[in-house]
Amino acid sequence: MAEKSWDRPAGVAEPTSERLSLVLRALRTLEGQGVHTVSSYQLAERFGMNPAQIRKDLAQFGEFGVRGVGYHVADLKLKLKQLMGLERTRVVVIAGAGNLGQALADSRNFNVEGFKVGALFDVDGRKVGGRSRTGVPILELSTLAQNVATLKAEIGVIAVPAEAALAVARLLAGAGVPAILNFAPASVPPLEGTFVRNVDLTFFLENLSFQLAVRKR
Amino acid sequence: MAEKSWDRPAGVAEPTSERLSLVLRALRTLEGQGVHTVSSYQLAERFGMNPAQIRKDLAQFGEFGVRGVGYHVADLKLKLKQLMGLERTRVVVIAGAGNLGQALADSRNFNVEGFKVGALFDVDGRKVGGRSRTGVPILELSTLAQNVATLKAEIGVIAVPAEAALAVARLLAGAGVPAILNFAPASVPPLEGTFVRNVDLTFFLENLSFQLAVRKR
DNA sequence: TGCTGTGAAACCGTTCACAGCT
DNA sequence: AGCTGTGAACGGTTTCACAGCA
Repeated sequence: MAEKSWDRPAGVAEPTSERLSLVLRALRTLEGQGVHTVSSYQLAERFGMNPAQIRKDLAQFGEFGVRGVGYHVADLKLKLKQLMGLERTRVVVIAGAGNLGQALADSRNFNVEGFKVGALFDVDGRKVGGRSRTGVPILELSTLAQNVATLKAEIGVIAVPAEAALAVARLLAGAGVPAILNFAPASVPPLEGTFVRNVDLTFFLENLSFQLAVRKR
Repeated sequence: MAEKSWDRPAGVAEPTSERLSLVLRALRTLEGQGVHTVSSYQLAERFGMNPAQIRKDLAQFGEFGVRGVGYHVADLKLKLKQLMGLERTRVVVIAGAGNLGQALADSRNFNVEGFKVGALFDVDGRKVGGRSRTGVPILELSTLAQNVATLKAEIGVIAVPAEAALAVARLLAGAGVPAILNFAPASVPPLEGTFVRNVDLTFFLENLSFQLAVRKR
């Protein structure tokens, strides 16, 4: 998994947020298939989860279902999108235009309903002024604060080497970016007024190795 | 967090594995600084965690500490590496030589003690035969099984589009790869004899959006 | 009847507190 | 005295089981 941030800010429980993302994705598929109604049992089966869990997750935020029937797909989808703040598009900026930064900027994972990658930032003069393959502009890191303001960026992604991660995180926080996704193998603590999520790729590999090692006894 | 696999195979608790990775990383630093001994209190402080938690994590696997003293750095580091299966190098293969696949292959996150990226696989004839920037060969996807065998690959990474993810996972499982890390935005269930870990990048963005939306009320 | 919403029970991971070793 | 290892308490999440509504 991903590494939790040091001091979990109160809000939505992580597992809940994870499941609701999954549910939303399923609802999009179902809507595309012309399905109008779905039960917690059907959703749960899809993910190998418990139906009650899905109902509890949803019930925290209101009564979205109809007893005896289930959930109305279009209705629930809309409610979930509002709930998760996906009813409008948030601008993402990526610090670090190396392989990973550019791959993320161009990735279908990041160019998805609700998000738009506004810019990449780097200190390398040879990259600055250029664009990623899909056309995201690469700007000078020192102009981050002003560009965050003009782009109204709300999410900052850190894709720089570990040594630079903390400084870049401070830069993002200072620029007023409220949410940070850190891919550098260095734990970034939650800075003043920010929600930080550390995603350590090395950790995933180590975890797999651990599972292999432990399962082998 | 990262998405859990559907049916969590018994083994090590996720949070434990996460913390032990962190501890191992700290031990490497400490050893480099010539520190010989460290207590659970010192480790815990470093990560903002509870000392008892670290002791419990370690105690599950043996008695590694010395009462009244703490843990011997070099000793614990060695034990942890053995425990986590990092005492030898595991070969990683990456399916999908797109931006993300190549970025991962060349990333410092993936070229770390205990792991070696053996090959990338793709169906695109223009890529096959080439190499990534750091020299990882790009091979034809149809030759995956034989190459997994010759490379003795133990970890498979999926970096292909969502539609192809499940088929590629089956290919990896069929080739005898026991651990799979899936970066495609599609949940891959644990196939026969494999441990699957889904890491959904879209989910991280949605989670951040969710946190922003919920915190705003 | 069928499925939601929810109190109660079970479960699991975390934290506390202390006995025991050095 | 200092710190580990661990039983017991705690807290939060998951699962169960059922009342209530369509």
